[in-house]
Amino acid sequence: MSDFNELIAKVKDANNILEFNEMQILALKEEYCDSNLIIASPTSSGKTLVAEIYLLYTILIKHKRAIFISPLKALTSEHYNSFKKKYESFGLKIGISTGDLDSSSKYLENYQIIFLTFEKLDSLIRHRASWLHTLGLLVIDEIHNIDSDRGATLETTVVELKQILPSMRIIGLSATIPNASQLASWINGKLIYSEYRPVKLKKGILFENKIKFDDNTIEYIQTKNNSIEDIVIDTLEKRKQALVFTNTRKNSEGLAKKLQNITKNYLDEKEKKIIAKAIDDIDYLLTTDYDKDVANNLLQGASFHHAGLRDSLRNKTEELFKQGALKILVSTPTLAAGVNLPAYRVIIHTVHRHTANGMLPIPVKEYVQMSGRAGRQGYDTIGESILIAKDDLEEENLFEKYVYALPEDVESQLGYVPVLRTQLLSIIANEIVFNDESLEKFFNETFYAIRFGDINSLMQKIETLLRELINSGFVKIDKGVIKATEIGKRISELYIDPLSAYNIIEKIKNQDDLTNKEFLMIVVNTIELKPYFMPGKNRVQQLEEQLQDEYKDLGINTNELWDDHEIIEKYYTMTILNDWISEVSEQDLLNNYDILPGTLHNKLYNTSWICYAIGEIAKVLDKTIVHKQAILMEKRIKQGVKEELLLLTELPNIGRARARKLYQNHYRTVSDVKSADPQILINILGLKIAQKLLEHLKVEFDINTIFIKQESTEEHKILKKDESKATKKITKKKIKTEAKLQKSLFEY
DNA sequence: ACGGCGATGTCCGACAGGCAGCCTG
DNA sequence: GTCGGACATCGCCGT
Repeated sequence: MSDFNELIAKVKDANNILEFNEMQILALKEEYCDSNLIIASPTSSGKTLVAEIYLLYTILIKHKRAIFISPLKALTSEHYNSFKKKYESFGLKIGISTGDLDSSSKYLENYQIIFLTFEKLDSLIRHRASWLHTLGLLVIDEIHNIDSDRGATLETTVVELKQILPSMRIIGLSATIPNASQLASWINGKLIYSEYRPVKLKKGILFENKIKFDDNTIEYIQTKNNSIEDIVIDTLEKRKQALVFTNTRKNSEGLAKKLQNITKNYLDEKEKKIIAKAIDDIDYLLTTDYDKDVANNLLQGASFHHAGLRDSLRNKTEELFKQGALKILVSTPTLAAGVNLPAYRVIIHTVHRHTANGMLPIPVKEYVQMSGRAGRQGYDTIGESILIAKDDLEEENLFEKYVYALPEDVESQLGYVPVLRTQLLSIIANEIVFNDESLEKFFNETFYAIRFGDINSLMQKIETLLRELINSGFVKIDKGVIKATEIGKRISELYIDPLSAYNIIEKIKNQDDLTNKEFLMIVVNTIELKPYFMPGKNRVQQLEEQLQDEYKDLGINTNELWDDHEIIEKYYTMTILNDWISEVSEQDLLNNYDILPGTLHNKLYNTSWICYAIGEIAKVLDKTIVHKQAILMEKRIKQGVKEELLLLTELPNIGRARARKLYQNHYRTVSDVKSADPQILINILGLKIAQKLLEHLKVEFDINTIFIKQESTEEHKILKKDESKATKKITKKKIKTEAKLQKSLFEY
């Protein structure tokens, strides 16, 4: 038996399968072991398994390193976990690195296979990770993402890697797109195309009481209310779940609430318990009214999903839907491209979405993407994707425009200037490109070149951008050689847009010291902080007046004040960030600015990253004070605290709220806390947290001597089960500690 | 006849999502 | 394209 066949046998075993499906048979051939491939087939057709086999082949048989990249952090870790679970017994060293998940970057070289996001791979190349040179295979998950606003990043990353490592294999996994063959010719690979689905997908349109499907079958449903409610009742009567796609957050919330009148009658006791337990598990994280509202929605069996939810609730929602306890999930497009969360029925509530050009019909590929979520493998033999029509004209129209329509060709987005600018600096800093000839050579290798035939208009853009980079001081031409300057190299590593970097430098180069608001205005004045928080229209005038009074103190000059059409949004966003580090409560922030927890925390995440970048730029410019300020600001943004609490928030489980409590009780440093009376710490923080904290600080204490303050009364409870024994011990202590206790109670 | 308050009508505004640094368990 | 909040108007009721 050949190595390849032996491997296949092992993999089948690890996956607990006997035979491959028709797509996998097509894609898995020994002769493909050295070629590049594009595998275009529907979601859940088992592409991942094919990729896994070639990954294992590379590692175990070719003894080379392999990388798997995907567009989302969540997808990356999903693939990582599943791979690890299945093949850890093969004796592999498996690593992952995404923006906030890291197997420890320095040691990535110790891994044989590494799971990354697109951008993380790009970033590693920018940092010239030396282990990249032993790379044998790159698997690109969802390669059709080349046609997205992040597509230019992927496109240049691939070309760059191809130039550094001409012998590296590439396998791209794609949706079934019409021009998959162009992707294949781009990577010099073979195209494996298959429409195979393990669960059959029926695409249909609901009008009145009929669902007409693309396979010419018709399904009748009971009509009582409006279409969406009828179809939901029908789904629940069949003991199935539905995933409903809407076009706005508000709509998803409104619809979920409406559908709860139905779902709550279909929840059995067991399901109610599962949901209640799940919520209880994360109860301590549900700090705002909005969180509590989300939790209440979950309890009704129908809920909503969008990026305004905090991570913990998003994850719980997904989990409950997977478990089947949550019957109906109404989602914005998050779930169309995100983790795989299948349901028997996918209901697409509307095909219109608001864009910069007004309300427009969504592209067919998005319809395909959403439809692909229909049908749960292992539970259903078919899945249904359903559009809703108001009249027969619309019905006809939807059939033509969506059900029977081919998705659009995948297009190159390399011409998208902000990303092109960033990537151009990167390839110059990496010395991949150093003169006109190498520039042309590089861009002739792109997917853009295949799509457009020539790169003339692209090269014109590049010329302009190159001049821009030179004027900004990030690139210089030295004896005919294009080179990145020191600062240019650092900007490339920091992974920020050169334009943002330029704005930052302009602001700090003549400044030795910044106020908090000045600093935050610089943060906000970057592309990475977009989209800004938008003030309501009724608020704009007041903000304009405020800004008039304050702009000089914010480091804004009069030109910016008058010419920057986004100045109000920037100012507004800065104000929110400033409130956050001034310890305005999360609830107040959400209320005052009409924002949602998830939105706030995403913005804070970006903010802290940019703070770091500003600090690093300041370092290169020898702006020592600004550098220090940046470090402080980054910490304050992460914690949401005033500077005085930063010593305390170093402690585990001590965030903004607990740190403030400790501070009010005159504990201001770690050593203050360490030398504190355990009893008082418990009074301030509660038993669990205090216990963990004391353990962390390695403070010994006798639990028998501890009183626990009861919620509503002034009574004290003995922790120890064995009361009689404990009571005796405590009576004496009680008198001693009473005084302290009174004092500390008084103080918080 | 007047004023207060809730019900109904009208107008206008707002509208998806998500990656990247570094560090340290 | 459509939902919903803000505001205006209308109508009922009590005084």
